[in-house]
Amino acid sequence: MRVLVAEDDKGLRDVIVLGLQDNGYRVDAVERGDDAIDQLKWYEYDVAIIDWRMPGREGIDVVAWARKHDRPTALLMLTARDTPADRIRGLDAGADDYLVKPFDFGELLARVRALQRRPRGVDAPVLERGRLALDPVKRLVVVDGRAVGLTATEYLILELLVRRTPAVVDRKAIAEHAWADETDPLGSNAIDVQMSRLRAKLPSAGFRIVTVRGAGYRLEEV
Amino acid sequence: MRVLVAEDDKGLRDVIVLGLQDNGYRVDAVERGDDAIDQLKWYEYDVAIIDWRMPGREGIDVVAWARKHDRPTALLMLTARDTPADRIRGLDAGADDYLVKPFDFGELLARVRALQRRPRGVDAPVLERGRLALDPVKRLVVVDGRAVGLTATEYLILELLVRRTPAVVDRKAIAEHAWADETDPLGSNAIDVQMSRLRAKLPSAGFRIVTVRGAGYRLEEV
DNA sequence: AGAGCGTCGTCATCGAATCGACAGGGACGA
DNA sequence: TCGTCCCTGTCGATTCGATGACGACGCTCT
Repeated sequence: MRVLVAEDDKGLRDVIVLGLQDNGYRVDAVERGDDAIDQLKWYEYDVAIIDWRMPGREGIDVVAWARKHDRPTALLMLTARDTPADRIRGLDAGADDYLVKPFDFGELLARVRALQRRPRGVDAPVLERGRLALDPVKRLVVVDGRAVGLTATEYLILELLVRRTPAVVDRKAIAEHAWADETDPLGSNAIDVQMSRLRAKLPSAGFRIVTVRGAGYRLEEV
Repeated sequence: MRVLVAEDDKGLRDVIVLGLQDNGYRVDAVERGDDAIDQLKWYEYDVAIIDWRMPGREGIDVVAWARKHDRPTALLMLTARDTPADRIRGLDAGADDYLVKPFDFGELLARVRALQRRPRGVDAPVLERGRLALDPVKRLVVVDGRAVGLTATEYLILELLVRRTPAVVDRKAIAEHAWADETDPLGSNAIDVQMSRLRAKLPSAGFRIVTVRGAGYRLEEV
């Protein structure tokens, strides 16, 4: 199973490469976007892990190139920043999934496995935590088989929390993720209110939204 | 039951072949359009699954060839892009049904079953949801045995919703599917109006068109 | 060609869902 | 114990979607 890693931060790149190799993957790594395109041009990878910001070519250019040329590789983007606009651009360009930094390596492994298991683009990755299942493509949240009606904002926040579990997500990250106008809700209690509403709608979903005072929020399995 | 798979993307081809074999089909696979024609020339398949874009010959050429030579094989096209023009070209060439990538494998299975169930040329409705039957080839909608008169635009939108059930279909997808000029109706409320008309024409068809505020629309069985 | 019909986009209006502001109270840490 | 941070109920503004009316356009039939 061949994986291409395109990431310019040497530390992170090494972690990913070594971790994947430990798990039996055959891994190539590049640190520039144009090098990534070259590799994709000449070799068939099953999965490519592509950083958003890179010298040479942006990650999104790499994704767009791969899609345009109909490469058979599943594309997983790594994004450091995370605004709705960015996310939409990434998925529109043809990424199959994305991970927001910082991420848990186990999570990366799980998504790589999910990507290699399915034909490109065919089945959306479903996020699961506890008794909750969250389908980003169907935009559907299900607890114990029953759909839960979330508003757009609630959904975005929950998705972020689930994707980052078990890390603490700070208010700034939440604001950037769920609001296009990145900083507006920081001065207000809009985030608090949304959290309250989320907790009310997901009373016993197999996890809790835990407040980490002064730092942010975190999802915790019960 | 013999099936021919013509698909150049190795990953997708393998998934389809293995999946069909798991379900008891005898499967042959090729990766080029001209090879597909050769196979169809010498063997009788019940169903052929044919990718639109392939090296050698385009999928549409394969379909046209099979029709011209009166092969007894039901033809299912796989199309990546999805504009009204493409779709019409495919069906005009003689495909019996089509699937838009990305698709769910269960959906593929269902359509293969539907195709093998009917003798070629005798058109049976292929899409069914609740008490609604929808025939993509004849562009006909039937509820409880009674035909419902839908306009072209209404039909296209309903078809998309049915095919994607139970996923949420966003306005952009609807616009691209039902309007050749992909972005025009996004700034207007044309989509809302069409939805309203659809709902009015299909009052108790065994499903509801559910609005997912801020995300799109979704078909829900009653 | 012209009448008649059907289709579809636009507009205006209405209703409802959503979301942030606010405020009072509670929890936590120093 | 005090100050700060957080929780949550209520309320109103705003946005978003639904729907009826209208008119432009294209087709068909005569």
